[in-house]
Amino acid sequence: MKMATRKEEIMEVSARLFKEKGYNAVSMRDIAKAMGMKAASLYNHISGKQELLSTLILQVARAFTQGMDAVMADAISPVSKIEKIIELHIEITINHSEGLAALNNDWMHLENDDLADFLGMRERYESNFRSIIKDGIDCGEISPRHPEVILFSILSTLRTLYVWYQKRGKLDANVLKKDMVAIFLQGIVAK
Amino acid sequence: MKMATRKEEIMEVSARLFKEKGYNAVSMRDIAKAMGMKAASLYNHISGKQELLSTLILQVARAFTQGMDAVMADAISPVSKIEKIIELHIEITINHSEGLAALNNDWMHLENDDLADFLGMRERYESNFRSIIKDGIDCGEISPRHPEVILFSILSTLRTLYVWYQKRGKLDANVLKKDMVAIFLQGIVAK
DNA sequence: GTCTATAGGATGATAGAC
DNA sequence: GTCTATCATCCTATAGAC
Repeated sequence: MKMATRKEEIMEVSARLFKEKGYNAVSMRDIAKAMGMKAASLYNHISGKQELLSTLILQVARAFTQGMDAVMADAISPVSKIEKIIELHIEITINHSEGLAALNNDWMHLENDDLADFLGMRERYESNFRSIIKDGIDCGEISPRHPEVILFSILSTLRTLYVWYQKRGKLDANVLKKDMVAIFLQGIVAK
Repeated sequence: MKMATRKEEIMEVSARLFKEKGYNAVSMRDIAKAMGMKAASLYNHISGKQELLSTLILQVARAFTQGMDAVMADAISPVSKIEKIIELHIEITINHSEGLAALNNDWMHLENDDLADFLGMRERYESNFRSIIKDGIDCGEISPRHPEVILFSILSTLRTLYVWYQKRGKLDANVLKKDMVAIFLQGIVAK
């Protein structure tokens, strides 16, 4: 039985609206209306619209950072690490679907320290991923192609998983993971 | 020597601003300032902000539709068609980079017929792509994995190419195409 | 904790002078 | 074709009653 605080309710409602229309197209009145209250009342629970955005985004960004740290600490092969990263993205997509939209589309509307924190975490995440791919190429486990193209291909798919996951939805997470790992590792051409 | 009309200049400037901050975060005053003029003067060249968005998006959407029609009309194998589609996306990314951002991020702010036109074209595009993948699986050319996962993996990478292309930039289009085709067709694992 | 009222400023768009 | 001036509306946020 989930006992959501009023603040958590507001966060969930805003996350859903931000995902549908984007941060700037959603007004405090829109959020209040969806909550069945007046805009002014929102300010009893939150400091302002910015807090909604930064809480949402930084929460997800921290989940990615922690997940990646765990992968990096694991003493497994580069390809196994990539499998773990795919798992991580699927798990976050399932658990933080709404916040992911804000992270992907509205991060540039973060302000000051929040923006800097986000950019730092993203930078570190990509840099870790890149080094895994390079290690894989160096040890002969991964084909010697442009590492940046490999990084981009996998990451852009994983990042937009949330758009598609609930549209097509209801696909078992294990099936999804299995097929996605297969596509990136073995490719789509029948052998 | 390009002889851009004033209207085309406005379109280019807005496209750039929309890409950086999103449609709703860019005001007519922002566009005017970037053009070195006053907001009111913009209305001598365009009917309003919506026209900027719909012109940008529908232009790119039509380029995709025509490209896909050409691929479908071609009597080649499913895998060759996928290669052609990758080429198409790279070409459009290079030539319509700014409009692509609007198409990806701000299509939901289109209104009435423009929104319906866009959704119709997107629907048809995905449906054509899906049938190519299914044909490939049926004739044994493509591995028998969930077609939706294959479609999504390739399409989400191609769709966000524009973000990454100019950030990392300056990668030769032919090298990019070769590596991307290789990754999707053969996968990244060394054989 | 929610409301009404409102401040203070930004927004898209128009009217009319030059 | 560009300007200044302005309208009507929307926005985030606050003050204070209940």
